[in-house]
Amino acid sequence: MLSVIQTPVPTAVRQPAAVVLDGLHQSFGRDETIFDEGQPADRIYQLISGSLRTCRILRDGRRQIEAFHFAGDVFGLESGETHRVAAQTLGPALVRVMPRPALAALAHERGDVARRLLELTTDSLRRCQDHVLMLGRRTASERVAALLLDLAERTGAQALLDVPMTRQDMADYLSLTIETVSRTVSQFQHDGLIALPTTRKVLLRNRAALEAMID
Amino acid sequence: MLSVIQTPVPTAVRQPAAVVLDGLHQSFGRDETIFDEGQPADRIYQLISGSLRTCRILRDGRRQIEAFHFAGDVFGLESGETHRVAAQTLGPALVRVMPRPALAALAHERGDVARRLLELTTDSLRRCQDHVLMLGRRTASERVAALLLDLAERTGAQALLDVPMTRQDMADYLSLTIETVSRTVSQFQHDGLIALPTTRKVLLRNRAALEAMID
DNA sequence: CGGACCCTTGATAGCTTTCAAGTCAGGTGG
DNA sequence: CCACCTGACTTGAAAGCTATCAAGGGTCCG
Repeated sequence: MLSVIQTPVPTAVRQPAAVVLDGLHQSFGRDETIFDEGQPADRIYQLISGSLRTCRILRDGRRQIEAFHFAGDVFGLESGETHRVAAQTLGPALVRVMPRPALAALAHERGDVARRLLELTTDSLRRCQDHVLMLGRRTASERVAALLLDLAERTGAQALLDVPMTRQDMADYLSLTIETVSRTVSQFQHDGLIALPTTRKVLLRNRAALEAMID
Repeated sequence: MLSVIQTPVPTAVRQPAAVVLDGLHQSFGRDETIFDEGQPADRIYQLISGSLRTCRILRDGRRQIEAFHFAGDVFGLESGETHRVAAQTLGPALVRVMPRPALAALAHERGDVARRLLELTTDSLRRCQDHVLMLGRRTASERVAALLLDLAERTGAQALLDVPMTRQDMADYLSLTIETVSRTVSQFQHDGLIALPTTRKVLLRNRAALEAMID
């Protein structure tokens, strides 16, 4: 069980798996809920393969995606009793599950586990701070560029990028509308920054130009 | 030194102090920098009195304030070697300083210290997530209302609220312009939600209505 | 081949920003 | 004690970026 917080999974391991490998693993289909906002946070998870989103929804239906997660990522860490975000798969996914009390006990007796937990939380915080800066001070184009580059980096992609989420997911992460995301991607294509073999595949044709947009 | 991460300071203790109380304390005037973005993160801090902002600045000058801190708050925690944000006082402030290696050593040998560190980091993460939701999915009015209510809660104020930051600070935290903040506050006053004895004092006249705006 | 879902594109509207003056308050010096 | 000065704040008018409303196009799959 310790492996949940110890071994990062190589990003190459991202084939959807339809079966539960053992008692500690759980498989999900496309667009399935792993846990909901407000639900007791009694487990922590590590994504073995696939990808997912964590999000919050306002009373009136406005949705904000907090983060996307990929193979190897740990998610579901909470300080309180309940989850503050919901977690849903983007496609078929395999997840490793660990009871929270077991982890707490482990952290209590092993310093390295406690440190790793802190490290994971700090990483989340850093990502969240970048998200704030992006939503607060960047234009639509800059946001889309940042997301594409982040995707490339985190999935270890070269020029050809696999986009596991819908335009709506991108919009709800970037705090834009689906139309604005679509228009922006089209504009990038028109400007020769990217090519779109399919809607869910992005070929980075001028990475330097994209990077220049976000710094 | 342990007290840096153990004892929350009562929010009532917020009188500006002009002198250094002992070797572990440091006093600052108005609008002074405690540390800058990119600077080595070799210390952690606790605000004894006063208030401050942490912020990041984009190349072109756009500024995003990540957080405001008040008496009792710990700040300056980083996972990496350098600070990702700058910290500047809003007014005169007294700060308790602790070398980071000392804290790391303490956390290494004492489980309760390690847990407290994790708790502090998780609190920051929670605040950051709320910030994301606010910037991403809330209107100007909702943002200003949220800030006023947050200020009231964190400084333990009743109806009369002390606003320690300028309109520009508010704007850079909420990702609005100074003009929009000013207009929104004026509108609140016009609508009878608040009164403004001075620009830096806000009297909450209809707290329920403000709360209804943010849920 | 039909249907459903996702995506794209166009036209218009709206909220916030930008640009531009003023106004106000606190501090300083005569 | 008051005039002045400077920084902070407010207010108005117009522009701009993104959202909204509306249609149409593509693609996967039964």
